[in-house]
Amino acid sequence: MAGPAELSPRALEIVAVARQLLERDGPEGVSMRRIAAELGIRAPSLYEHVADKKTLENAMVSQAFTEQGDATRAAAERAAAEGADPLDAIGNAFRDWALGHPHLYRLMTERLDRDALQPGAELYAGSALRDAVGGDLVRARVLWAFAHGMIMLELNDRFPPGTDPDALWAEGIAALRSHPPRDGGAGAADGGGR
Amino acid sequence: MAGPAELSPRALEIVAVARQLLERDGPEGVSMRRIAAELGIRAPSLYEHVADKKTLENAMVSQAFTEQGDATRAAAERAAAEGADPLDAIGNAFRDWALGHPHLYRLMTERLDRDALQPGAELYAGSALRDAVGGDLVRARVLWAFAHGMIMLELNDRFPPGTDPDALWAEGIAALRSHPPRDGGAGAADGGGR
DNA sequence: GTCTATAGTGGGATAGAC
DNA sequence: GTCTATCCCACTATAGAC
Repeated sequence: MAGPAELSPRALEIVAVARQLLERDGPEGVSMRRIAAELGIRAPSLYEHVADKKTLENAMVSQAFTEQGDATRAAAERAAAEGADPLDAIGNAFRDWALGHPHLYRLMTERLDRDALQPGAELYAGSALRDAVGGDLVRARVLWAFAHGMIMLELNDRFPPGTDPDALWAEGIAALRSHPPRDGGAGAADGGGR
Repeated sequence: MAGPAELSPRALEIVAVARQLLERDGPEGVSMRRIAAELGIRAPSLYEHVADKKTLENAMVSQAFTEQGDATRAAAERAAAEGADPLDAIGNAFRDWALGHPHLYRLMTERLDRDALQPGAELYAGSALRDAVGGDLVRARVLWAFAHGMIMLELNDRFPPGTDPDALWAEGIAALRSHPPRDGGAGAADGGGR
């Protein structure tokens, strides 16, 4: 429970500006003063529309999960329509979204306040992947971990020069999707989400 | 080039205190004032021994890489002596070290200033893994990505309640270590490191 | 709905005395 | 090697006027 409060139209403008600043200048670049400046007003005026800075972050993260879900689900449908492989399409869409929104991806990964999210957003983000593996949550999560690790190493520039991340990605996905002894069906011990 | 300047014994004490604060209170808990307080002195006195705060961070990260290298190499030797599997031992040692030093692991992963590191530290950290896969850099990096992803998801509490990370870890490592068509030998396109 | 003024907190770092 | 005093910065957030 404890979902987020509804946001007014003006508040949504503020969130949009915060996102622009985040993606342009990184997390240090997002301050109430700067957001206000970008809107042509002063920082205190923001508090008429938004309770505090945390509210802004939570709104950005909720949007991010929703967009991830949209991107991956659309990719899966496209693949299905073309007779292509859905899992590859989902993986590529996930990676492309992440690499296209580096700071937002980091934010949603590191500063997650579950109770303040738009309810269901996190679940929705992973739904395409779970469907593609037929509800095998172990396989879904192992793939997720690999994808997340690859993306973080890429975003943080950890691979040595000359590395070909595309090749690593293809190799890892291929290995993890086909590894044998999975008993199918909705996996063993696990509860909810992603 | 551009290695770090040598650190005096007193400077090393300062780094040690910074590490304690980092692990105890997280990155926000590390300020020059607090480090000094912990040492019973005032913040300005620190600058007699250390150029600035960045120097401290770089020293912590260099230590972290070295300790990771030590831990994984020791695990590999132990495994070899016992006839156990070196790759599993290296993986477990890597994961244990990371989960045992959460904030330091995040720091070394996210704020890496290569030129300011102790030369060779990053390379050393990955040496046990590279040896264990016989120099197959593709396999080494795919395993690394999976391990890193798992660890970050664990540290950031991203798995849903009821998830068994140990099982996911075992599954992923097993799949990635044995995936077929690898041509052995020192891998294709890649240059240096890790 | 926006303003000015301001409180309150924290930070990194330097100058100069001892 | 450590001190005091201080500068300068930046931030979140509130009070009260318009």
